[in-house]
Amino acid sequence: MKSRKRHHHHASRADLPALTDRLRRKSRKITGARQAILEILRRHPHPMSNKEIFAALPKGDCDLATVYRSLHLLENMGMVKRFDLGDGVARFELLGEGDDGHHHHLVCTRCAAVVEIEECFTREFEEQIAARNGFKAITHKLEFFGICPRCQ
Amino acid sequence: MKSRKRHHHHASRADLPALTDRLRRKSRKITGARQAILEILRRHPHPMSNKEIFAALPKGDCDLATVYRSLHLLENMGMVKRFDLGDGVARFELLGEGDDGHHHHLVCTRCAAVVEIEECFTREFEEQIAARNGFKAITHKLEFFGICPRCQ
DNA sequence: AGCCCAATGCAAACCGTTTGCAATGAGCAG
DNA sequence: CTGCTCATTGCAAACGGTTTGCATTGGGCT
Repeated sequence: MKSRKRHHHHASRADLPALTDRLRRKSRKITGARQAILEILRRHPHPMSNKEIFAALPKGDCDLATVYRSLHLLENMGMVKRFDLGDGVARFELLGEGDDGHHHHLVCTRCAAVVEIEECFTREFEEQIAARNGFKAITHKLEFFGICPRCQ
Repeated sequence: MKSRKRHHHHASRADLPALTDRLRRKSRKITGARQAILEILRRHPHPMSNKEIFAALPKGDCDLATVYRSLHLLENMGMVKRFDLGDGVARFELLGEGDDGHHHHLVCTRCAAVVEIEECFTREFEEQIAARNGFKAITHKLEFFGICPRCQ
């Protein structure tokens, strides 16, 4: 069901033209703002908030509202995945084509450093839980928190 | 380390005097608002938002801001546990004394029905992950989502 | 009974996010 | 290449959950 990509799941490797092409194929306009946002996500191995993306943008390249709208678009297109790291802030990672992006994070509660966790232990338990409670289409969100080596 | 209470971990059984006594022991004032809030949580087996608690309050019993402040207090005292069920809304459950309240939920993405999941599969993986990344004091948040029998 | 400070009500502030509206510009036809 | 059109954008206002400043109230002590 899931074609697990080799370890580095983030689509950092895909170049910008390949990314904009995915926009084109769904007949979305290739605007400066979208290219800039994709380029930033491409270079960032970690989940980024709207504000962070906005701040990383070539100064004044677009409005914060546009960042929000662009990420909604990219999320709906399956080009980015939204993560919730426990504070009330949405964060996003770029996804490779066909990658469902399912993985987890280990977040330092002091400095907010993030480590990606590749394995997902929970798959098999989903089925148990689904069966036992009669639920369908089960997914889960799992994030780890702790204190990183540098902050100890 | 964790004295796992028998299955029904929520402190629904403790009566109100027992709860207010925990306030007294930490020399917090036993006010009408706090009693009312505790009574509501006591009767509710599921995580409740501030608004829900406020709405369940004997009409006009206290201000919404007081509900927020009370839940902060109760959380800091370890009397309630905060859950994040994926929408941006904090929800709370009453905790028994000495109970760390660690468990998870299965949430219907259509009707928001919540089932409590007793088991925690993830404990052992925490140590692996901690060791492998040099993190200390690891915890995790895990919630399941799906479509409940009635909504299918 | 009276005092004092914790707790409360109220309204305003906050923060992340969304939205209405008019102006802009990407991609298409001609 | 030029012009047209609708998706996209900027801007500012609205929104929902949560927090906070400040004057008032009222628990729990003496």
